[in-house]
This record gives sequence, C-alpha cells and structure tokens, in this order.
Amino acid sequence: MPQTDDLSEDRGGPTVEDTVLGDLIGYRLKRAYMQIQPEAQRALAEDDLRVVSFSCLSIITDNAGIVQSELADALQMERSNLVVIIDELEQRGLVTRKKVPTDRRRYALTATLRGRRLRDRAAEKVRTAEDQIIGRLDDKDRAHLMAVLQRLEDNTR
Amino acid sequence: MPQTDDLSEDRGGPTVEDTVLGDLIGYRLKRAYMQIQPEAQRALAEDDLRVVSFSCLSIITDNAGIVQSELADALQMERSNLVVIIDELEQRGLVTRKKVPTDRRRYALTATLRGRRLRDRAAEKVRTAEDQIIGRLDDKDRAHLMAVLQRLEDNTR
DNA sequence: TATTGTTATACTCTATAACTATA
DNA sequence: TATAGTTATAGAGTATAACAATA
Repeated sequence: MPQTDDLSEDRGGPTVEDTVLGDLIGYRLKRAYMQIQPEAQRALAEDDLRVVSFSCLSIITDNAGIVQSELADALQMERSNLVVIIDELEQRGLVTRKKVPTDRRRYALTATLRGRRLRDRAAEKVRTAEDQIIGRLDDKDRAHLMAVLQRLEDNTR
Repeated sequence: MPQTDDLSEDRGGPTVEDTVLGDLIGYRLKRAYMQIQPEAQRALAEDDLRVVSFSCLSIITDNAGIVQSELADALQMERSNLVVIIDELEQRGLVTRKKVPTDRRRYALTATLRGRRLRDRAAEKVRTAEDQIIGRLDDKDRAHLMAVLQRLEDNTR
C-alpha cells in the first residue's frame, strides 16, 4: 500500500500530506466539496443563481405545492433564511407563492414553466462542470460514491 | 435498482426526495458533510477545539516546522484568517511560534507535547463520533469512499 | 397554544485590502 | 519589488428571537 512518511518536498506541491486528518471522513468530504463547490457556483452564476437558490428551485420544480417550512426541512436550513431566496425566485418569475385554501398560514410553492426550464438548463451545466472535475472517475466509481454517500446520509435519519 | 417516483408520504419523514438535485455529486457531498460536521464539532468542543483549530493543530503536529503560509495553503484558507487561530493555540500552550533564522519573516510552527497529546485524543474522539454515524458502512465501503474522495480531490490539482 | 411566514439581528466564516518587517 | 505575518473590515452564510396571522 502506498504510504508517504517522507515530509520533505515530494512533487512540487506546497508540501503537507497529513494522515491523521486525512483519515477522517469529515475532512475528506469537506475537501472534496471544496473542489466541486466553486465550479458549481461559477456554472450557476451564468444564470444568476446561487447554489442555495438553485437547490430551492430544483426541489420546488420536482415537488410542486411544497410549502416553505417543508422546503426548509428538505434543505436542512432555517425557514427564516428561506424568505429572501423565495422572494427573489418569485420576483424573477421562476416560482409562484399561493395561499393554501385549507390552511391559510401556508404558501404553496410551484415552479413556473420558465422556472422549470431554467432549472433543467442549470442542472445540466452543473452536471457538466462536475464531470470535468470528476475526470478519470469512471461510472462504476461514481455510482458507488453516490450510493455510499446516500447510505451515509440515510444512516443518520 | 430502487428508484422512488412516488412523491407522497413514504415513511414518516417530511417528504421530498429530489432526483435531479440528488444526482449531483456536490449536493451529495454537502449533505453527507452536514451529517458528520455537527458531530465532529461536538466531539471537539469537549477539548475547546473547533474543527478549524483541530485541523491546524493536527497538521502542525504532523509537520513540525511548517510556517503559516504553508499551513494556509494546506488547508486552502486565507493566511489572514489563520492568525487568530494560531494565536489561541499558542496561548493555550499547544503550539509554539519560532522565527526562522534563515528567513526572519517566517514563523516555524511546532506542536508542544501537550498539543500533540491533545491532538491524538481529539482525533480519537472524532473518529469515534464518525464511526457512530457511519453505522453499517463496512470497512470495504469506507475504504472505497475514502479512496474515491481522495482521487476526486487529486484530479483537481 | 402551536405553527407559518416574516423581520430584525447577531454570530460565524470567509475574502480583500493595506500595513510592517523582512527578503 | 516581492513575500510572511498581521490588522481591520466587509461580505456571505447561518442561527435566534420575536411578531402577526392563522390554526
């Protein structure tokens, strides 16, 4: 098994490969996410979307009629922080807010046709950006990664 | 393959499983990290460490003599944001700052015995916390996950 | 009484610019 | 002229408390 216990210069990089830290899943997850996130951000910025607003638009698109507190639950964020995001999506004509007749405290969120189309286009761009980073990761490894991450998440529910 | 296209109530949870979003690696990575991070945070808080200060202490421990800008590179963070963190680690007697004789602009960082011991203890706690979340993930899946995440990260360098 | 959406606010993280001392 | 460490500050992102409307 390849293991580097040589701390001196190795291959040009700014040194430092840590094993104790590198063996922690949380650290590896964060590092991997840090590579992907900026590229996703850049791809979404072309359509004036942030990662969080894209996530909202995406879930609303696939779950027409969802209300804000449910959306907050789904994204594990505070419903108070959702307000301005939905405000913007609504102002841009991407989603609609409609009072639920049976419970007038709640607003049913639905993506407009324009919203759904934007979501599809943006998702495609993010996918392309991700694929470029994934590089040599073949389909089998990708599928396995996704399955394990999903399982990891499910284990905590 | 198991695929849910039923959007109605499934098993008590607050609904919502999105496929377009859920098929993005960035989203899955973030979700998985969101499950792990709070537990790691809680484990580290017992020793008055934050994730970032633990990461610093850990890298310094394994790379005695590293200077701040190298550490910033290693953790992919701004060196300006490192200052207060190292300040605190130094004040707690966990690391030392020593001017490098050959280049007096730089400070060599080294973990003290107490720092190294704290790192080892804290790492063990985080590991335990992670293992509890990982649950049924067996050694093979864990190893494969780590390898793929590492590869994913390496692909971008 | 409890919940939904909302507002305001505080707190943490991260990013940027500018300074100093050294090179 | 450039770099390391530092400071101050601005900007995100996130969390908390309180309120009005509704249940």
